[in-house]
Amino acid sequence: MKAPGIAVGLNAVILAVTRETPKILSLRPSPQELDTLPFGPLDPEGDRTLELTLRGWVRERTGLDLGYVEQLYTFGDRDRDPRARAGGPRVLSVAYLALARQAPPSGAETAVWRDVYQYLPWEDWRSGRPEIVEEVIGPRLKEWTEGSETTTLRSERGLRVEIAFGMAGSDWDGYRVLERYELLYEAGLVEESRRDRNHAGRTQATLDPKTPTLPGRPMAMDHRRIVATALARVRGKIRYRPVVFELLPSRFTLLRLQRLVEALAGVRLHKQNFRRLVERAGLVEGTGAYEEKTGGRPAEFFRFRREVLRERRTAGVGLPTRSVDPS
Amino acid sequence: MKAPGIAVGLNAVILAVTRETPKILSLRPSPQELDTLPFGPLDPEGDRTLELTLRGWVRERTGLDLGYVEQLYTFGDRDRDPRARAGGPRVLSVAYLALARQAPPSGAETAVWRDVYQYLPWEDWRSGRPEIVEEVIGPRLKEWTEGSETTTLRSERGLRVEIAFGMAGSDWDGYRVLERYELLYEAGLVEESRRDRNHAGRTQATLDPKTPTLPGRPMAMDHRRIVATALARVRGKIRYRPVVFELLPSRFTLLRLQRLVEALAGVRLHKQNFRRLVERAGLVEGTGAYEEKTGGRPAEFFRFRREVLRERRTAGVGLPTRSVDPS
DNA sequence: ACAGATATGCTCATTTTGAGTATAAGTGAG
DNA sequence: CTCACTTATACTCAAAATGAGCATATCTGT
Repeated sequence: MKAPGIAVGLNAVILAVTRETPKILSLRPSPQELDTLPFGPLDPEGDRTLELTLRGWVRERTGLDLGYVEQLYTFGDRDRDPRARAGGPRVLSVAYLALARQAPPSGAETAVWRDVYQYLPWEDWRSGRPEIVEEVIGPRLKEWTEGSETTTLRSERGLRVEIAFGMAGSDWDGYRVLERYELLYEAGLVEESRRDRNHAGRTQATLDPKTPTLPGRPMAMDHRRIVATALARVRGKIRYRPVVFELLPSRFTLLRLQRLVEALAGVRLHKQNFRRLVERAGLVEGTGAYEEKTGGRPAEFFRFRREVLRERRTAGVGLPTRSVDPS
Repeated sequence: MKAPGIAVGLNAVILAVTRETPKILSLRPSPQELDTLPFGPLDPEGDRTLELTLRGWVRERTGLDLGYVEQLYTFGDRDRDPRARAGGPRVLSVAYLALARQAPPSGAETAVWRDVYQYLPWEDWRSGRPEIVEEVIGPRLKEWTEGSETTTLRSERGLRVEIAFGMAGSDWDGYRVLERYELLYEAGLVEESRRDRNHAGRTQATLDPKTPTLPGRPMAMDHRRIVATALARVRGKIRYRPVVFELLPSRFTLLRLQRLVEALAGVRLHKQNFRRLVERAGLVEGTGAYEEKTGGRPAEFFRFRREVLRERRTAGVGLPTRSVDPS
């Protein structure tokens, strides 16, 4: 029997934000199939570096010229792909995060820009704690915790739930996106985990197949996990590196900048303090120009101050501890 | 001609800290050869997950039971390995960071624990700005910058040097470990870059082969780059997650904790403020026990307060902006 | 008992946050 | 043209966090 070998694929989470909505580029080969992330194989002989390869086929297939690109994570579990042929090669995916300045018409007709929060609805706290957390996730995770076989397991699960979702007194931490997804997956609350369990003869006794899964659009393979990883990374990164500006045009109003940060962080911010923060940190500088037609006082256009990189060691929008101001 | 295929290897940067020195486990097959990181192949059929595989062979070969493990980065450039056979498979390395509580006698006789700063001497600022930065790196990078072919390139290089090494007024940022290494590599100041350039017919006109490279022990392939990545990750992570405690025994004095953080961050801290920070953050709690024989007043033993995870969203030792107190 | 070494406690000025209030400068309806 | 409404921007103020020291406690060794 011949060794099936290894294949390496590259996945991209391409993120763009239009006004208030963070979007990623998804492929949907046909209405019957699940969304997937853009994916391309690595040619071991031809392609010189992983990143260049990724940029190349994204340009080819979607017409997008990626700006900022960073490696996210490499997913290599043997049973990642429930549909993989038994004798086929093992597939490793190296996932990348890319930031795009706008979301153009999406090249291929199977490619669509989709709101990230369609996939992870429980991550958007901009209008306060989402109902789904209170009403569905909370109780279901409680069931799951209490259905533990041992007391050790039970208290371990309890702690994880509490930390990840800020259940008891503990507060909600925006960066724990992946922890939350993995918890929901383990508890069998997302479609992917049902699907994976029905494969390879694995069954799960504690799981009641009749309880519906959570709202939130599923994806093929482990792609939703990859999206969660990407969101976690972005949320973490904006605090200490000025990556947000990769998602904005060169001139923007402070409100637009704020809405962008809010869209990514999934949280509302206090306007006056945000302005103060961003100005005092030297992240932006005013151009003399003003935006017309705001429906109120005109807003000044600002630009990113590149010099800030030289001056401050940590140049991000340092999100406040508490979220605020539902204005 | 048959396709050479892809092989995947796993690399581990295993970090332990003995009192004041951060150490990693290196392999040195023979005195003539360069140090390498512990490395093991992935069996595409047998191994279920990458992380378990890594833990497995580390246990096998070094007897170490790894505690905390996290994926670092995947290195996949085609020409990573200058010694690779022309027709051989393309090798991807998935690098992991592991934290070990102590540094036991190092199992195999080819395995040695080595001070991280032997590899990256310019990263240790605990006794102030290292001479090597002032006297060697500074001038050499200046030469390199000024030797640029175009003005654009020149100012680009200038900016990068300034930011990475805190050259002009800008201050030194502990987390930019990788940026610094890559800069030195590009400028031809580390042995690895000389070696790589002499391969595959690549030559580099601007490089004077007579200028000696910097002090700092070289490694095989791109392993030193991996070490730099690991150090950068640890330095970043200790700020917001309580990973330091993975490197300590269950009971420790505050000074020991401080020395550990200093060893990793490469910077001295103000003792009283460090204590205040760590106590007020609820990271530790006193056991009633005291350390004897300190040569002064006995120090209380503390333990990590696990509950902190539940309470605070960001539970790290939040390094101060300025370093201080050469006590 | 005293010098020397650590550990630990406390103070104080400064800076950074969180949360508001106040004012400026547009728009559209009547 | 004035008024209600909107959005932008400026300031204020208390609370918390941070950077730097000084002071005191408790050991060891002479």
